[in-house]
Amino acid sequence: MSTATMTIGQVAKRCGLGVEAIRFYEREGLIPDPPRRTSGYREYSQETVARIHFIRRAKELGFSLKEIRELLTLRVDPETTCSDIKVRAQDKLRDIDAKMRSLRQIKRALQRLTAKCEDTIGPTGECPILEALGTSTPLQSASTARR
Amino acid sequence: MSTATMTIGQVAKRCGLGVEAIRFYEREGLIPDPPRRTSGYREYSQETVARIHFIRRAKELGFSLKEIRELLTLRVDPETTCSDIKVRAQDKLRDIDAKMRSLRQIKRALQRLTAKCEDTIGPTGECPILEALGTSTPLQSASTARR
DNA sequence: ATGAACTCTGTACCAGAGTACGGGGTCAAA
DNA sequence: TTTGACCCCGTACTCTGGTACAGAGTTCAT
Repeated sequence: MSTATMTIGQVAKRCGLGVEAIRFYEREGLIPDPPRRTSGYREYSQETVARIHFIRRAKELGFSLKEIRELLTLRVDPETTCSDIKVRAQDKLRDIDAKMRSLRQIKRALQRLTAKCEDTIGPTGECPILEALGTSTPLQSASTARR
Repeated sequence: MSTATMTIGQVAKRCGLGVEAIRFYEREGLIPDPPRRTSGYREYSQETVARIHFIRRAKELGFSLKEIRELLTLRVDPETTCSDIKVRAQDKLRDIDAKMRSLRQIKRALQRLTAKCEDTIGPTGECPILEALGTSTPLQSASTARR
């Protein structure tokens, strides 16, 4: 692939977003103001495309734009020391582990559901999704806690 | 623990939600209208509490209420056959696997970041989060695809 | 050299998912 | 038996994350 720049529409298609969403992220400071052609058209570098891709993925995982901004600026501020960063990154890691656990739980429930479907015909009985999700782990980390 | 019922406030605290959110889920049909005391107070069974818990978790994972409703009603409609359910559940499983992959990627990036912090002092250089997230996997499943 | 397809700015609007009242009953512990 | 915390309902408001124009300029494939 080329290392060339892309127009906003190309980036949008590539990243599975609308053009306006990308401009929106720019306004919100999630991506840098890109350089412009003389016509005013935005030109996106591969790096920025990667950043946008990242944003979409993280969004799908339930991170808010605010959280995503935090993830993306973990290194940017030259004020913050390395150990600051480390603490924050470890916070995020805990969040992510909690999400993984939840996903694994839901996944197991769904698998049990499909397994049940193997050997019964017609509507299923009790819901194995709920069965698999009693009260269980509190799940409240440093960067999730509020109120 | 008791198998007794709980008031809405207790449920809210237990599940880490606001009282209004729970009433909102009721209006939206994500949870059944609970039985009431003569005073009108709602009484929640353990089963419903589990359901509410599930909703909160799934939300944290980036599922919309609409998707959560789909997850929760995978078995409910006596019209749908078992193989229907199976297909839908497998769709969801694919979504979940995609999410897990993305999470793992972000996690690896964060780990690399903290590792980098071990051996450098002061602000870090290039962002390992972005490094770890080039263009990579498309991630677009049956129940995610739109437009 | 022209027209379809794209991009620009700006403003307005939208849906999803709650939050926040206000005005009133209810519960339970002191 | 009262008082502080809790619950009821309804309506209105908020915040997030975009979408949808409108009117105008650009690109480039034919």
